[in-house]
Amino acid sequence: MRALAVEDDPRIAADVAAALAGAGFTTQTCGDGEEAWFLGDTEDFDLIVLDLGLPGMDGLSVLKRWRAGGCETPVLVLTARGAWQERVEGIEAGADDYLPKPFRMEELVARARALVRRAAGRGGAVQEAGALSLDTNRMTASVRGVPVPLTALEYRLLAYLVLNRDRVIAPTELLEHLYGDDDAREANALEAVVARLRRKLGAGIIGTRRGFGYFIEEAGA
Amino acid sequence: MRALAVEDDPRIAADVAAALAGAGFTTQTCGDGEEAWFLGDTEDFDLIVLDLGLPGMDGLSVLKRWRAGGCETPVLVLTARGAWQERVEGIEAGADDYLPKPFRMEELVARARALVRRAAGRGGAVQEAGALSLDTNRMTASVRGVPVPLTALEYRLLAYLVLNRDRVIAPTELLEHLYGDDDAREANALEAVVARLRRKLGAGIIGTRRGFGYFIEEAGA
DNA sequence: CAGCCACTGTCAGCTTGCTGTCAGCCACGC
DNA sequence: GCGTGGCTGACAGCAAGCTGACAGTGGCTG
Repeated sequence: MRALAVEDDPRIAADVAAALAGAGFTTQTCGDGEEAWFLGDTEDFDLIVLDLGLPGMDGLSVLKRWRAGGCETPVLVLTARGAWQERVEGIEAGADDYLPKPFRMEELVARARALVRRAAGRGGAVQEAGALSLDTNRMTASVRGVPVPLTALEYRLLAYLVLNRDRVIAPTELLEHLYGDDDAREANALEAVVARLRRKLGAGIIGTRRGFGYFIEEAGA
Repeated sequence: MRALAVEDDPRIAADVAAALAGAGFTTQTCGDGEEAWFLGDTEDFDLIVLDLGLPGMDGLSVLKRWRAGGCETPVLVLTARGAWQERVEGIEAGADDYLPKPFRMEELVARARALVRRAAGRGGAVQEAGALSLDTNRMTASVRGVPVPLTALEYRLLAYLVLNRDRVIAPTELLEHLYGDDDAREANALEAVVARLRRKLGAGIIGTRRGFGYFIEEAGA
């Protein structure tokens, strides 16, 4: 597994490289936008971790050029704390996930793993998980063939759970994914969304592990 | 710590073995590709130092076969000076680090240590320890293949023991890990958690050394 | 611009089951 | 045999999570 870490702060770059190495990646670091573009375009990485604030060339531009050039490597974008707009722009430019700084290394590794796994196995637009199927193009869900209308927020939550269906997602991670950590919602907001989702989807789809978080139930259909 | 040095020049092989011995490794040497493949596949080393220029079977082929066979031992590749291509090929074949010849022995030892340290910390998603296996994604444990439901606290305790399976953990350290040292629980709280864990996991998983602390039993199943 | 409607955060009260405490027991080590 | 450190079963307190109601907000329509 080869990873590229694009990050201008050498200390953070080293930390990221070390963490990824621990997860089995051979990591190359790069602190300059132009060089990053070149590397991502010519070499074959399994994952790219991209900081948006860069000298040489802006991270967003680099990302857009990669995508324009047909590069499909999963990209995990690091955004500054509270830069909500950066996150949206990042997704629109083709990022696969984002992580607000500061972050814990375990978090980075977990997301990196998820991205690689996702890229490897399931490229398909429609994701199946037990009785649930999710059409990521139409942004719709259906249970046992019956379509279920979802709101934007509900869909984003469900999609995140499905894409990371092989692990338990902590409420904090979900909150951070749905809203920025800058924008502090009460934890209860999440519970409310989950409750509404459960009511729509029926039982046996979203499970809870007390003290850990939420997950998609696959086994007991 | 066991190391395997694959090197056809007997003088260099002896030097490498001596240097590694100084770093605490028990080193076995081997000058032939076929034999190296067999050894790496059947024995359990903590580190392999591999010279690419070999009689019998090419070093790269040996490495690829190891990786294809599921061997995850960290491999440090020795490449000829300036052979840039060899380095790339080596990494792609699954090498964890490379060292261009000629090198200073201190350099070799430093890299060897780093590799081993990295490998030790590398968290595959599932950790095995004797009859116990721990899925760090799903936050679940299973004993001899039978899944065991754990609460958050039980899981955290067990995970800490498994990650530090090579030593005995003092109760104070565990208390500090589970709760903050600011938050003072009675020592008995820990014993209660251990008791509950033992009941769920069965005997022979968590051991006690009176006066020292707890540890994961690996040998006696 | 006003009115409507769907969406979503907040709140209060409730349920559930985790977890610390306690008292008594066991067993190891001297 | 005795003392101490560790183990265990019972139990109550408490916090995590669930739910139904409600209100604020923003977008859409007439």
